[in-house]
Amino acid sequence: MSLTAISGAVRAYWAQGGIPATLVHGTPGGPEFRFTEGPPTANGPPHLGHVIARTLKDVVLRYQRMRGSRIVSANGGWDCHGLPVELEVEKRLGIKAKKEIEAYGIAKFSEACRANVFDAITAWNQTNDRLGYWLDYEHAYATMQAPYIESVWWSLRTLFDRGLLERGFYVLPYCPRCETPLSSHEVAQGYHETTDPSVTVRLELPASGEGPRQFLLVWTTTPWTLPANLLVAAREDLDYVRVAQDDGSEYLLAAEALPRYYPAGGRVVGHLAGRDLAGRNYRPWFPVAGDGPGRYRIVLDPMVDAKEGTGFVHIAPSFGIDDQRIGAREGVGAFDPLDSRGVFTDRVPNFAGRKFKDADAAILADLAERGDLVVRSTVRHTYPFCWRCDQPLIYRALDSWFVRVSRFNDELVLNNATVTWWPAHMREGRFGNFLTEAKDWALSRNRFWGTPLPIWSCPDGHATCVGSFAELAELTHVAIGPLFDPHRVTVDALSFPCPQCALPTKREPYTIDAWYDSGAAPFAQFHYPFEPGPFRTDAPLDYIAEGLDQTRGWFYTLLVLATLLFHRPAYKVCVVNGLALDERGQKISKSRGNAIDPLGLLDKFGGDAVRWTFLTADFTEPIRVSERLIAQGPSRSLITLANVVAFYRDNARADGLTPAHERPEPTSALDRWMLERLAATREEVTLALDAFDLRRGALALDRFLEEVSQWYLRRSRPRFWGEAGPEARDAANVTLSFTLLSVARLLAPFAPFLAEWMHHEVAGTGLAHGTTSVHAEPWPTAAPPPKTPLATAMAELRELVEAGRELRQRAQVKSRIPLPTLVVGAASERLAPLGAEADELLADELNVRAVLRDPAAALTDYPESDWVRREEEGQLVLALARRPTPELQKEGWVRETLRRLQQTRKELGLAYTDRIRVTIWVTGDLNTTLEAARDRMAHDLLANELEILPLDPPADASIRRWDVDGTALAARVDRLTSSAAP
RNA sequence: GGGCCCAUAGCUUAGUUUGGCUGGAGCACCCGGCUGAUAACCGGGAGGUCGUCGGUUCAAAUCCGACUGGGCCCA
Repeated sequence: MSLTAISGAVRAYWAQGGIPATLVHGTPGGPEFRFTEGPPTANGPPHLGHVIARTLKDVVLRYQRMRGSRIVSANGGWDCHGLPVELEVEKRLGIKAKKEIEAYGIAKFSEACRANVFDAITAWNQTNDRLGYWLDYEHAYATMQAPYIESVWWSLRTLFDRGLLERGFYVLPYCPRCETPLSSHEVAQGYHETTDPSVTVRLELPASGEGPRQFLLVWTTTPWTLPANLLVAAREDLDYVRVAQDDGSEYLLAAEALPRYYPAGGRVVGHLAGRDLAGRNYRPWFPVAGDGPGRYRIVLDPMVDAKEGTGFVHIAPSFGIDDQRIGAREGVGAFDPLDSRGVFTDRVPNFAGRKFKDADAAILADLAERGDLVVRSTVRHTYPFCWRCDQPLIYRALDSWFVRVSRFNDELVLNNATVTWWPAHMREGRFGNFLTEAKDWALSRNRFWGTPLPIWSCPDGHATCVGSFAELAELTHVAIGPLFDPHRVTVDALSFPCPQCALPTKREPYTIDAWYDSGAAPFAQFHYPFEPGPFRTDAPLDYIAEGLDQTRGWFYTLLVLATLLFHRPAYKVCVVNGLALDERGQKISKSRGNAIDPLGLLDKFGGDAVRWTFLTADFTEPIRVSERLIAQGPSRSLITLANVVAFYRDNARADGLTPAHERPEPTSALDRWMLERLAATREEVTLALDAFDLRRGALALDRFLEEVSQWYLRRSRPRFWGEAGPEARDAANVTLSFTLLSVARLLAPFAPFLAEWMHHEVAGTGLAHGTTSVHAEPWPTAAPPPKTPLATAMAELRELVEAGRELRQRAQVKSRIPLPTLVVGAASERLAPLGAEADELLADELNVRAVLRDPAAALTDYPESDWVRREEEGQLVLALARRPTPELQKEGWVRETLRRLQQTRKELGLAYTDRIRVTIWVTGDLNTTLEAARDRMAHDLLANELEILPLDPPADASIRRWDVDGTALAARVDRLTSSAAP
């Protein structure tokens, strides 16, 4: 049975019985377990990172369902708005600029966006299905639905009423092609290496009196911002020097920068501090901004340093966060010479019509001509580009609407302190750092497809924030029915008299950052507060899980909205997975061509194998993924388990034995040991899952499966064949069946397909319609058995077996040749809890006729001439008789011969029911020995005819030849009957 | 430039919090075993400068520092 086949059969069983639908929400009336699906944008297929996060979510949800919880909510969710969707649609329509969208028509464009959102939904459904990620997808929320948007409006209105939603003029990353500001999250995706100019230009300080001409040196990598210059910043306590030039003038720069500009030292003619320069005016390069109060002068700011540049910083308040801050502080206003597409307007006559970056060369040429260009070079650095259209971004002061997050830094940090992060360092590390410096949230987007900002303003600047559809209807006197679509196409046309001054209002022409939509999911998916529902303002989510990339995304927006709206944390536990990398540890990206299709992996290996691979890996770190790693990876233990179940089915179920659903009370040490280990594993997995330590749970099961297969089942096989009598067979049956039924439940959250299959296979029902799913079973909670020392004793015994095999190897006696005696020395007492069974296990495993306990054994009692020994600290641990007796040697020969012939059967491709004719050519002692064992050999080999000839074999290619302890052995095997299926 | 994280066998990794006996395991490899799990199963072997250097200590994979390499985030 392959895992792939199992998961296929189980999916069919689930689908046929409608099982996910009946179980997905958990137990009605059970304790609430609060969860929210982080909504993906379904305009592309899911990638591997999604699959990892979905695995982590599903394990916890399945566990909670088995614990009797009610999942609030287990609904799927989709993120429908925002630039990713718009750009996808632009591409599809062959549109390249905002103006073209307007020409195309916002209505038609919006429809196209709406249609595009679920284009990839088939791929998502398939992936969820193959992965076994159960959610209620029928009732998935979608951020573009009218009730959802109304909830978002309610929250915006709440913030607005508290003065937390305000208009502002702030510097934002702006894409000139998309003609909109971007969120910091979007910017983070677009940094890459680029070459930019790196120039130093001079600025003349008008002469005061008779002194030489003086120039400040200023460094920049954005020459196109120089026409927007209004100030130069220096630092109060920084040491500046005056350097004499050959033409008699002086250049001013920071002392620290001197070696970079004057490797030979320069002629320093004086020192001065930044504070000495404060307030001095300079002559701007391009006086295009016009005069304004306080412009073109030197100001002081602590952010200035001379690690790069000259210690004088060119300030263009329209183009930079510090620039804007300093400009506002100094009251010089701002000057933005670009239009919305980033093109210089005719306010800058020399460069009008050029796109911002394209003007660099012309500006530098102009400066060079006047002698103001001191150093011209280039620099390679990382610079932000638009993550969708790959145009360089501008940090640009813009009018926009802000959520005043920065007032809540302390509360954000406080709320975050209550979160259990996985990995734990997220709290103080990446996420915590980010929170302490959380900035105001630029919410507005100059785009089309998003939640419209529900703010209408009048010419006098009075802003009215609308918090519900009913309120909008009341204000506008327009009837709003159930089919109302609250998108731009509809609401842009609505207007009403300003409640304060009665002037006509117009909606602020913005949509909001789509990250706000998803951050609102915990309440907006329930249409809170407009409809009764399970959302509670005082209850954070119990659990969420997403990828590390959500640090600045969903993890952040959830926390911000929960803090600002409800003054509480957003979630109690947050599990974060690392990036998926390719086999060589390279980042996966389309441009590298190393993308891995998750659906392909799931179809090839089955959902369990993929899940198990992620769950047993350290998923908090970047995870390498490839077909090879999954094929060879830890999921092998699941395959082994499937084989154990198949063995049980074929050897116990098929023979009419019935499984034990209650914990049996077997007497044999091996059985009791198995049940003890099962109970311990159940405890460990339960504790791990209660602590959201998914990996520890998976690894505990992994270890346990090894013991079931490699020790318990191996040791129990003869009992299943009835070789130890019916009672022993029954004991093995109840122990193994109870263990496997328990394992099915313990494994259900981790590997839902295999668990389902084995649950039915062991119970004997098969995946028949109408049977109970393992996922409807309660989590095993029986009290642990009394602490007994069986586990340690058995571990000790297994070590002795390994030691014994090593002794055999040293004695050069193969396992199949019986040896007369094994002496157990110092270890005897540690085996005591296992009773006499210990000796049986040792004798059988090591193929010895007798086990002798001799705890007080001295080394001299077992001389090395006759014994191969293992000793520890001068004490005898094990002694194994070196040589077989002649009788045992002969028995070994028979087994040796049998093995060769069985190997031959296998090599000939015979079924194990095929009858054969065997001819053996052998002479001497071996002949006599085999002759004596003829009947047994014929029986074991299923040989109808067995001929042993005391001759040399004829020359015949079909005859096989071996050497058995120095004697030549040859044989031919012929099939007598075909292996007809019974 | 700043922050967070990671580094143990060819690969996946346990052990690191609380320093202590020869650093465990699985896959792959080599040798061997196996007719009722065979696209399996069992045993053994080989394979490790615990990234590098330095420090603390009687003792460091483990604690501290620096560096190198990798990942992510910020500027």
